Amino acid sequence: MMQESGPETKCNDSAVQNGGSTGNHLLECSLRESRSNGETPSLEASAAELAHFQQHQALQVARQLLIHQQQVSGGKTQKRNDKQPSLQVPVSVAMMTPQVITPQQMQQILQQQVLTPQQLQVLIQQQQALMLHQQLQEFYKKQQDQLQLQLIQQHAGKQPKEQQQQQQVTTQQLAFQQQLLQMQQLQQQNLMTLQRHGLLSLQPGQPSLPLQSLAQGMIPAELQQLWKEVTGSHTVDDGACNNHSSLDLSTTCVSSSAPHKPSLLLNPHASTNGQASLLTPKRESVSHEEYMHSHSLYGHGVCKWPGCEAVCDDYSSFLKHLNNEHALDDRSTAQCRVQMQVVQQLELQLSKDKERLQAMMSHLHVKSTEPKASPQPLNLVSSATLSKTASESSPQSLPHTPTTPTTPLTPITQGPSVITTTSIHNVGPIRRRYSDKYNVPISSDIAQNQEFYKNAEVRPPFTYASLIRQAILESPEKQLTLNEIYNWFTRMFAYFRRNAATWKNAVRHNLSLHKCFVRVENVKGAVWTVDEIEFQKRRPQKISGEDRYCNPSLIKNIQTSHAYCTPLNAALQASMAENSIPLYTTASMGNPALTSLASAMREELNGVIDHATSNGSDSSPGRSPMQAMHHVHVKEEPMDPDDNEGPLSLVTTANQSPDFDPDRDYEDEPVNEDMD
DNA sequence: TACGCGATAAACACTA
DNA sequence: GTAGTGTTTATCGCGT
Repeated sequence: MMQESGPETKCNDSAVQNGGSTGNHLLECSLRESRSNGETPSLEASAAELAHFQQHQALQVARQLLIHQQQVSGGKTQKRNDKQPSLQVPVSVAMMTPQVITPQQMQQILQQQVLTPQQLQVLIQQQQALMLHQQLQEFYKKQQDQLQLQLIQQHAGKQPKEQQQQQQVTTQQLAFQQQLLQMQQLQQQNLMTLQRHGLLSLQPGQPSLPLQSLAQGMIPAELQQLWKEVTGSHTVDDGACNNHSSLDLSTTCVSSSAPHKPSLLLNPHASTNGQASLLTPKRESVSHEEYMHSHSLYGHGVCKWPGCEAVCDDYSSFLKHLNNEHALDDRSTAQCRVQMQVVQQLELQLSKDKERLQAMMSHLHVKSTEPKASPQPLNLVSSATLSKTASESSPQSLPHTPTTPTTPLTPITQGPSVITTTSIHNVGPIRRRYSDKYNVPISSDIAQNQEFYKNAEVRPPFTYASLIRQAILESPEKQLTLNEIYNWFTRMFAYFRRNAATWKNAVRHNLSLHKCFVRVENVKGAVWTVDEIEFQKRRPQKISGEDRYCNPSLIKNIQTSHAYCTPLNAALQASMAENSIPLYTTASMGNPALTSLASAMREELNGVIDHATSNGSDSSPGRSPMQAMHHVHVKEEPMDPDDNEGPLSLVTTANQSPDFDPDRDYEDEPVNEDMD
């Protein structure tokens, strides 16, 4: 990749001639400009000035990084197609500034966007440290020269002013030592800063780092390895000099044969983006096993590269596999980008769900304090109330996005116009129950929440039998053909616009199984009617089984039903499984950050539950708050014919179909399991 | 633990 | 032969 010469690349030195990067060049120029301006570190240079200079350099580096990032994102990607060996750094440049990460590499890293800001910060800090070391080296050299000169003068003059000169020398030496001490303090501060960020660790027995160690804090070989790790291209070589396929930072081979082994180690636990370690495992101080255990791409003998899952018996074979299969090429780069997209999606989803949860909690807090006679609060998170309440109670507005469909308005367990905390389970996947006592039968619910069911891929909380019956009863002649029943399902429920084979089979199965459905032959063909007597005769259930829908089977239900059968979904599911997140909505699944909020919400509800149970309900002490709530509300609610129905489970997804066309036949449409 | 229920899957037969 | 329809069986998870 050719570096476009920025306005700051005024110095016409070899760095430019050799394609040296702008940032690197900038550093060089800055140093040289400083020197030419008399700011060269000298005996007179104070530690504060050096620190200031260091900060200035760091700022310039950061600024340069930003400029590069903007340029990269500004559509200059065609430059990447240049024939120049993009990752090759000229030898001269590498030799000139062997310890400083080249801007080309930095730009590559930025373009790949695979480094977290923390890592970038560390890189910048390392740049600072290295620059400081350069300054110190010059400073030290000058000191030596001057001392030597003074010694020569002493020996040459040697006479009457001997004592005076000796005194001067002593004074200067003292000043020099003080300067050195200050320099070392500065360096230690710098190192401590790095340590604070958890990205540097010192070997035991080395409380302080010699300058030489700092100088090698980021040797080219390490940078090369860093690059390889960042790009997924590893080298297993011990010589480390034979592989220049990806990034050649230096012609010097310092990895294993360097006389001064760096005593700096990158903390393997400092990884924030899955990169287990920024440094190569071949460092003798990092054991092979330790690195293997911390490698994010290797676990349980399987390569965890997205879409790979190749079995690697041991770590060396894994490395070999990694080098062979996931070297730096277009495919790996593309996969890396895909992974970045996945992460971005997850982050986006997380932020959305955080907002949603905030709004929900704010809303519930408001609603739960409202008088029970409130005529409105039928909905828990209906769009109108939600947006209003959210805007009032939360600084974050909650736009009505497709991922936040309207929620059923129907009251669940209590009276139709009273919302209580027992109905909070509406938020989750708990089955809602319908009571004729409150004149809210299935038909009423469907009518009230028609838009919700049409747009949100929420599995209706009714059994297939109830839905079929409802479809038939809604028809003018109280009879429907099978196909008309299908159409009613897809028309009324977004949920039934996918997995047609499954639910259609279930519909047919129910029609045949239940005696309440009577097949009637007519001139058109067969139509299905409902035998209400038979329907009412169906055995009522004492408990309609909410709890069963608050269990892992529901997770399976959700996982198989909603639309995120994608890497994102997989990531969500994996995250959910790993974190054992209680299920509230699929959209919020797997967000560890939400667990605390959810937990808080549960705790808040728990108090209400306790109060409710103390009023006669016998909730089991071992139950979770949610279960207890269900239990309470079952106790409070009489049975009704509709209640006999087992739920289909309530599933909310972040995916819905707002563009649903009622006239369109969704039957047997291929289920789009992939999400762009 | 047995049972019933609902959901799901699958096999099979029949018909247009 | 294919697709749609209808029936039946089996299995699973859950609650009682």
